[in-house]
Amino acid sequence: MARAGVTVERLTLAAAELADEVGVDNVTVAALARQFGVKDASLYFHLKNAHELRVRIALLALAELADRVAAALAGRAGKDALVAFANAYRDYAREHPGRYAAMQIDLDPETAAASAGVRHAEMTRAILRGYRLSEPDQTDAVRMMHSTFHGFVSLEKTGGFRHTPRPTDDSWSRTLDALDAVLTNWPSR
Amino acid sequence: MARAGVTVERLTLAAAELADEVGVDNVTVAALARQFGVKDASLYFHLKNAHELRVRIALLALAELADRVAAALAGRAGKDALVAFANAYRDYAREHPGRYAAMQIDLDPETAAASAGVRHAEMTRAILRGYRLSEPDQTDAVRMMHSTFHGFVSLEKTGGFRHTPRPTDDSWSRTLDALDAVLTNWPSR
DNA sequence: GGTAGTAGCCTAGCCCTCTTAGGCAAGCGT
DNA sequence: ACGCTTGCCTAAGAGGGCTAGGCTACTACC
Repeated sequence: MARAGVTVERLTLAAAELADEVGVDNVTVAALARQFGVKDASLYFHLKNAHELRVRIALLALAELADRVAAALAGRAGKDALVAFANAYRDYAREHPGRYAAMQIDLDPETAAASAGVRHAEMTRAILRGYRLSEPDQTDAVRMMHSTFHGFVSLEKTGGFRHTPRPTDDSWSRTLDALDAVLTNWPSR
Repeated sequence: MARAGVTVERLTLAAAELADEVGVDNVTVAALARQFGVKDASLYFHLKNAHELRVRIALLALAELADRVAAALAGRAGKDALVAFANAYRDYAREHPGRYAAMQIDLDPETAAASAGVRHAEMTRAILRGYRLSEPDQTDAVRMMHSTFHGFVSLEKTGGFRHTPRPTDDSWSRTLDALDAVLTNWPSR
């Protein structure tokens, strides 16, 4: 019998695609095996367990997003960079809902440290260079930025904004204006 | 045989408690049945399916949180109210991680409309009265506030802030300062 | 070019969860 | 006391997660 040629990389990619289609929670080892024309038990040769699959999706997504953000950030500074970062983030989340959701599972510390998450942190800090903030304000600002982005995207996806008719795109752009304003004029203690 | 006295209310409460202990995803019909000393199939007399269980946890959490926020908001205005709201929100999320996670599943529109979510929206708008914002700025500000709260709490829980040693409490308090500042000085177009 | 050895896949089988269908009995109203 | 409804049961099937153990296709090496 010819071999299916399953590798961890191919599995991860297929899983990510499946996640975007049917949601992370429905990414099952069995479904993946079917896609590869293989029995589910066979995948345990490549995978420790179902959880590892989700972790791998998360790591893939983190890396992909970091690449996008890096590309968007190239040659920009100040508010320009802020907006580019934010839009890259939001666009990725909307194009890849499953991968984005996978990013939200908490990785154990060593996995997280080895992930592209650190690149995100660096890039976020890079943006703040245009706003001349010193520690610990910088850390606080990074956390606020990330919170705003993630919160907005997350609420938008789960329908938290559906109560009001105003287009979310408009609110998004105004939120970025506000974020820029507060970073420019970061309150002192 | 004596009856177990299962009701939807008792089921929901037990499910919510279970969610806080082991996570929403592990709230299973079978586990719940065990807790009540009942066979799992019996619960389908009270529940349509497993999804309804999660929805009920979400609705319970929304109502509980709305109560807390209302109590925290009583007699306060301006930044005082903002901070009280924010802390009530964050405290609830940390005390009840499972319920909070359940709140994030998207309800179908009519269920959402009948939920305590509308009370949240009203209360959030009430806070903004102290900041004299008119539409559509008010909607944008509400969305930004909610995004910041949810984003921060969510990232804090999944360990997104563990990279940096700075205490999250400090960043939280400074984020609220920043939010107050930007609401006070909402940028014009 | 035969032959080890390993990598890749399979079958069998277990446990758990979700859900439906149909049955029996407890406790209510009359 | 007698039904009728309500609350629980057993039985059973469809999936999913995962382990143990076996066979086979390929690789490397003599």
